[in-house]
Amino acid sequence: MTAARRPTPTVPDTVTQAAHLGRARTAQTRVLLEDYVELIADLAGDAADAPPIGPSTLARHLGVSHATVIKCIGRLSREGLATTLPYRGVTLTQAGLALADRVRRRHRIVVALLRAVGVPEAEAAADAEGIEHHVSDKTLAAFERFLRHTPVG
Amino acid sequence: MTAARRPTPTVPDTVTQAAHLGRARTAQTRVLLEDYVELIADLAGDAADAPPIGPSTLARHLGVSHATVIKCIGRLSREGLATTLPYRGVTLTQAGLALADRVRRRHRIVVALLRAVGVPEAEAAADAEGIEHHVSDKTLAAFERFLRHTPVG
DNA sequence: CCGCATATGTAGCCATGGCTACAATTCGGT
DNA sequence: ACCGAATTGTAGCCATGGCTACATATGCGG
Repeated sequence: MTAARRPTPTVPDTVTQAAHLGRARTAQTRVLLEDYVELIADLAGDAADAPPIGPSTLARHLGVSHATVIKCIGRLSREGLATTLPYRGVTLTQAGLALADRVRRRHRIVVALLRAVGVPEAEAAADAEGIEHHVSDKTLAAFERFLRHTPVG
Repeated sequence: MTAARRPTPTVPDTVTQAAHLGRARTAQTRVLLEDYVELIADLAGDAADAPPIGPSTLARHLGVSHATVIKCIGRLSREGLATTLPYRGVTLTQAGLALADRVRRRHRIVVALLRAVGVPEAEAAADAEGIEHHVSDKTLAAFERFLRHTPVG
């Protein structure tokens, strides 16, 4: 039953495939959070002062309305990644900063890898925004290994 | 105002960044369609006969409930990618087949690239499922170029 | 110190993609 | 020919992330 037919090309076994697609789908729920902490960290700068960032600023950079941003900030703070006070912007928590560091590092590596295999700068920057969220730790490690052994290409 | 502060690291100009993130977000609406046509094409095989695939089969491979699949099939057919008759499964249209071909080709290339830069097989298979949807044509072309010049690594 | 522009927050709508529970249809086996 | 299991379809719920429209707070310039 399970493989009565062996279709044509690579149809992985059902369970594995379901797991992969499920993972990719689930990852989706984290994408938004990652984009936000990454952006907030970038905008706030690395200084210890880390000024709070307002919704309208985020909205401009994200290309969505400020109302949407405010809703999502709610989720950020529910998840313990940021703190916010009415009319006082948003600041990353320790957890948020930690996530931001991981995300920004991964982002840098993804862009570097794309560049290293010959992707033009503009496409590397654009595609990395989407790709980065789906790069697992092991894959990231492989990227780093590759980059170490491949001088700036 | 626009850049009064020059934060710390690479904050691209607002408009560009908004465009990139917006593109990644918009791409999301196509991810599901791509996954479906890819899976349907894989299951149906390349033969000209192309048997219709039932919702429960898709559901098993996707790891979601059959009810969810049925809803999404509605969208597939609204978008002209597949046709379906009650209790008779789903078949890709010409447009659906064309999309499936593009998607499957891109999938193969992404997996090959991951393998070529040293990503282990299991991670390549898993991560490709998420990454592939964010690889633009130009990036894909770069991947192919790289693979041509990099014998099976 | 007041008013107005700007930023922020709230309310309420929509589509999507999940789900469960229940109804209806097919179809193989007796 | 029919009965029951498995598949398919429907209804209705939820959370999310978009949006617009409207309400409220901040804070600067006069």
